[in-house]
Amino acid sequence: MNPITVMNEIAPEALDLVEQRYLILRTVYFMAPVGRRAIAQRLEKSERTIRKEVDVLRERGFLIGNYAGMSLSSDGERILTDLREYIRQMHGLTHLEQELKEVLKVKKVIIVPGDSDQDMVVKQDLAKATARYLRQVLKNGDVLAVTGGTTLSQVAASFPSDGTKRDVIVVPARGGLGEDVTIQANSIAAKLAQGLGGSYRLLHAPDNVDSNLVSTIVADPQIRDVITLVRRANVLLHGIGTAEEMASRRGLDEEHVMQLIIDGAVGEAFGYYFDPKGQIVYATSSLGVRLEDLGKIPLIVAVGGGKSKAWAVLSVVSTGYCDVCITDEGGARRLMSLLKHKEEHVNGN
Amino acid sequence: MNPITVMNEIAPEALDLVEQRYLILRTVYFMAPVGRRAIAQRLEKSERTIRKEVDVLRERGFLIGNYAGMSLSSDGERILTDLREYIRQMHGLTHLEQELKEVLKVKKVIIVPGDSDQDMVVKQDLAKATARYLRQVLKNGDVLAVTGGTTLSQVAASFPSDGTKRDVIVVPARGGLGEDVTIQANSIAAKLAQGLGGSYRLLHAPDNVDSNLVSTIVADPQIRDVITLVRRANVLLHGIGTAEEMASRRGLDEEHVMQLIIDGAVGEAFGYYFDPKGQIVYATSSLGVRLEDLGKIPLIVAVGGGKSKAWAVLSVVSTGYCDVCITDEGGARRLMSLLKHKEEHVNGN
DNA sequence: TTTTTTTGTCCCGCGTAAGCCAAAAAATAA
DNA sequence: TTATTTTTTGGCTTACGCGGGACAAAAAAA
Repeated sequence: MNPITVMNEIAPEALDLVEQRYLILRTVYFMAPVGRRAIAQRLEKSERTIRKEVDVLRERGFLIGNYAGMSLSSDGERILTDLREYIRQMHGLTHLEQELKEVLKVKKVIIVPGDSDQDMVVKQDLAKATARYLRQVLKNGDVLAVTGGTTLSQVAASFPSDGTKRDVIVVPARGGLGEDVTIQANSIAAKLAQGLGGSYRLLHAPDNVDSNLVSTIVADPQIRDVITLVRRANVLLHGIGTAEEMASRRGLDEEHVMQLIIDGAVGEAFGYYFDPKGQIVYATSSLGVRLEDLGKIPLIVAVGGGKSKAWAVLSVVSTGYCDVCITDEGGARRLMSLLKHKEEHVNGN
Repeated sequence: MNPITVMNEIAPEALDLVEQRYLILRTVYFMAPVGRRAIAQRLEKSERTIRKEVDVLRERGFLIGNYAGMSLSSDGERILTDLREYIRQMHGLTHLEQELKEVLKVKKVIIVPGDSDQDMVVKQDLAKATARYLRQVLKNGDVLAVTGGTTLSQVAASFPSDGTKRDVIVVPARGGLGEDVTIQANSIAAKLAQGLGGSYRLLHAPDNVDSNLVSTIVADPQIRDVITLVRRANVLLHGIGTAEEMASRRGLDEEHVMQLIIDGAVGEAFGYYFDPKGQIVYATSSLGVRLEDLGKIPLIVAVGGGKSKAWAVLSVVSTGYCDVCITDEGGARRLMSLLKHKEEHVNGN
């Protein structure tokens, strides 16, 4: 594995330091002769911080300076050339994360290298990154709602139980769907709870409930309790699916699937089908998390990777309900190019 | 250039952090299940420091732990494997520096990668490293004495004048020697002073002075002043030469050179010839720094690189007067193997 | 049951980063 | 040429953060 990738995993703050010094060198290179104040303004750091860094860079002989301002030494120019390459390497994705974060207007974007479509290992990486983020962000007392799906199933599987107990309750955000038990929201909730060292509750009901059956099911006190808990969840973790795939998994016949596509549905999340602008095209009725609940959830995390899911990710994130988006490089780059073209299209009109 | 080498130049402290975490992971790997206290003892760090690092490593999912102690997660094992390689890379020389420092009983050893014998660029690197060290260590009020030689001449040449003024006086440690003006101690002192932003004084006298001429020369008040200053120097920077080369440069005839070699001389520094144990074999009389002055100098820096000079470096350092030794990888590795064999020899007796 | 080891918490003190200000030098204008 | 302005650098003081040590609680081992 790449040394920079390794360092990014084991000590990202070390790379931050390298990057900071790189930025200073680059600024000096372009603005020489320049003083601390000008650098500080340009990099939006305090003058004192810049001073500290400048002092060590000067000590090492990369910067030379007099009262007219400082500039790069030949050593400084050489190391700047070397650094450029490594920063680009380590920043390929970090930078993409930043860009997407801004353009998608979400709180955070996490991108793992690779493409899930091409390499199944990337999907594991995606799951691992999600697990890592989850562990960072979950606090005692949290109620975590999770959906089903292959991606989320891998998140649960890749969750190393670190032995610590957490006061977290994991609940399925939706009911049961399809035949495969390992990708059921219930199974995932249970496994995730185990990995987190928390507890879980199960929702024993089908995902798509006929409206006149609702009252009958809710009559069951155990089910009602779980539903109450689900609607109180303060963290929602859900996968992102393509509309087509999810529709057929839900057992819709070809005709209905066709109609969905014609209506513009490209993405699916927790039972709702969205078009590229984030508008709802179709909704399956459910006992779990509903659209009107989303506004009350402080943290919604969406996971989905692969070039093929770029449209789906775009549609789901465009709803405005997504806080954190976790995807892979393939999906992210495709997504970015979709956005670029969209923008051009808009400008063209 | 290697990313690790670049980082080592631009932010060595970042690599220290990586190494610290690597050491912790390795310790856990071998001692699992293990607690903070045991790790702290093993690594000779405070328990608090270990705890801080352990917390972030656990946060990142590399360590998992319960009350029985902690162990590596699968992620942790993977990253440990990756890290091993990079640590080995970055530590090849750093570790060698440490080893040599201990075995040679000096305050500091600096090794640049490569071999001056094979690649002349390495000699420039050696000079640059020396210049960098010098700039770090010199304080206002210091008097720096320098010898001549090709290596020191390159140090002076590679000294980027960083514009800052320093209250430092540079003096030649010895008189003039040979014909080439650029490698004279006088020239080097002048150029070095320019680079340091300090002042310099010249010693207008030959290196090898006939004893009955001394009084005549010292009668010159200007020369006497400089000599006084030289004897007051608190930093001495000198090159290391092989006995043979230096003897012929001093214009000794073949017979005398042969005699020197027969007497066991392998290294030369500031006019003195040493055998491998650091004993003086021959001394040229000089007006500048004498052996009896060395004890009074708080910082003596010796520079010499290349496999061919390993014996010379060994002899000069063995005098016990050397505080800092700057050499290259070729010289250092050869030196280390010489020391290994020497030890075996002693053990064999 | 006792001992040993683990983890987590609390408080203290040092170190260092940050902000502020003054002096000095260069650029600019008169 | 001289004066003013705009930079620059360097020093001083403060305060926040982080490491250090001790301690209690809890769990595993003996």
